[in-house]
Amino acid sequence: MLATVLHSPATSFPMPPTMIDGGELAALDRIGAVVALRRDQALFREGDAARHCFKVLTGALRGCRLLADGRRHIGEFLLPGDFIGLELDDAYRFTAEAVSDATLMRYSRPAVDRLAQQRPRLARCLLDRICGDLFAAQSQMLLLGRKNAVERLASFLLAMADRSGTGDRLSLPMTRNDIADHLGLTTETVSRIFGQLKSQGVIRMQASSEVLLKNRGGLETLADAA
Amino acid sequence: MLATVLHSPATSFPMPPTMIDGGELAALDRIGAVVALRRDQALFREGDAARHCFKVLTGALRGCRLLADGRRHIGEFLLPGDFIGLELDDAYRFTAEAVSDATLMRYSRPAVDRLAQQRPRLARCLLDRICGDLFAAQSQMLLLGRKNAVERLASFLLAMADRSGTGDRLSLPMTRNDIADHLGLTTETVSRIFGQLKSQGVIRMQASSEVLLKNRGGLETLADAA
DNA sequence: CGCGCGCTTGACTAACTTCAAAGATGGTGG
DNA sequence: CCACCATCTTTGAAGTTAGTCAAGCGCGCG
Repeated sequence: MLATVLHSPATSFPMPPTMIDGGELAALDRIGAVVALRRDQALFREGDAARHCFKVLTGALRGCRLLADGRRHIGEFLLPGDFIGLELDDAYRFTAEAVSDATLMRYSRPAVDRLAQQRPRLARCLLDRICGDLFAAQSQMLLLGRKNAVERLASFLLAMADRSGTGDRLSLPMTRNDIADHLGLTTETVSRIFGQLKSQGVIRMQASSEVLLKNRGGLETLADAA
Repeated sequence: MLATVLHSPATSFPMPPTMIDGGELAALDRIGAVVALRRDQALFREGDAARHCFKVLTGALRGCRLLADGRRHIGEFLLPGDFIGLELDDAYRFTAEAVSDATLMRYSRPAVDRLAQQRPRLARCLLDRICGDLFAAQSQMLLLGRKNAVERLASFLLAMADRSGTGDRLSLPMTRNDIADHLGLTTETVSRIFGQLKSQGVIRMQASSEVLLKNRGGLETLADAA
């Protein structure tokens, strides 16, 4: 899919996605259908034939992979505006499940291919999304390979705050266990580090899913600013 | 850039095992120049302006990122046939250094863009490489987030064997420390697990860089077959 | 031959996990 | 509207894996 995706404008440096998203991605919506999921429902499972890709409209999903004995890793959380499955092979390579009730736009892959062929700027836009996913994965590898528990949670909170675009106020629709499976920790450790950050005064929480960043600079230091 | 630019050859070097591109990539070589690196020399550093992308011809490189206090993570080892920097932003997002003496083909990005526009099948081929990198990164996240030391090393050895395409015989040009930084472990732990695998009889070693897989099925079980 | 670097091995430590249980939270039905 | 129950979160204590520190080994190269 996206066979023409490398057809880029003469200036090859990609622009920030937000600058060109609006018009180009709107064209996609005309070939999409809306899908609704309830909490914990699977959108697709690893290994399923990959006939569609998706864009999150509301809610949140998790992309997970399992080991044979049931250990789970969540590669990414998918929030409104995120695409799922652009990089498709012929099969989905992870399982996507709803973290909360969610709605998505569903696109057939051949239709996206055709549209991308007609619109090089759209193709470029989608390629940028894939490259963004790759960059995020590289950063997550650094986190998982070399950061301690405090650094992991601090990095996670900062990344979530940046993505939700609601300043220093941020809601976490996923459970502590989901967060643990994303950060390579356990529920208990995640909970303890939340407590630690609270008592240090860098965050405050109304509920277990509502976080306020009281000291972003402090968090950035804890995250190691890498 | 520290690398030496050599003459541009008419044809390609010893090709990698994966010739599945059906000659599309050969077209690239006509717009490339050969670059040679010596062991530990940097091809580029994180943050450098990204004017080129590369293909490894001989030798091996590591793609690394650092934390502020010097902790290092190697996101990937780059072997003959691998591309580096296709997913370019305007700056390199990791540092690439030679693990051993190496030669690469260097391509200017605008030239690659132009060629990809003329050749959709080449564009597709390059996109597939990027998607392959993304899949590898997702697998590595699972490894770093949820596998123990034995599973990590077993997975690594199997992946390296698959990539080098030399059956069960495999050479590791990188140091134990490089392997540790790739697997989120320490030199000592990597060394201990090598010893363990040797005494279990699943591998044999002539030298510390020459590994023979004596029992691939056993290794796959140890790696968790995920 | 000897030096330097990388690899190995051992003893001890620290960070995180595991196991266990108590404390919130929120959704449901009476 | 409240009570109940399942689920999620928090907290505590003990256990385990891998890390740290330290020393010795071995190979390759000048």
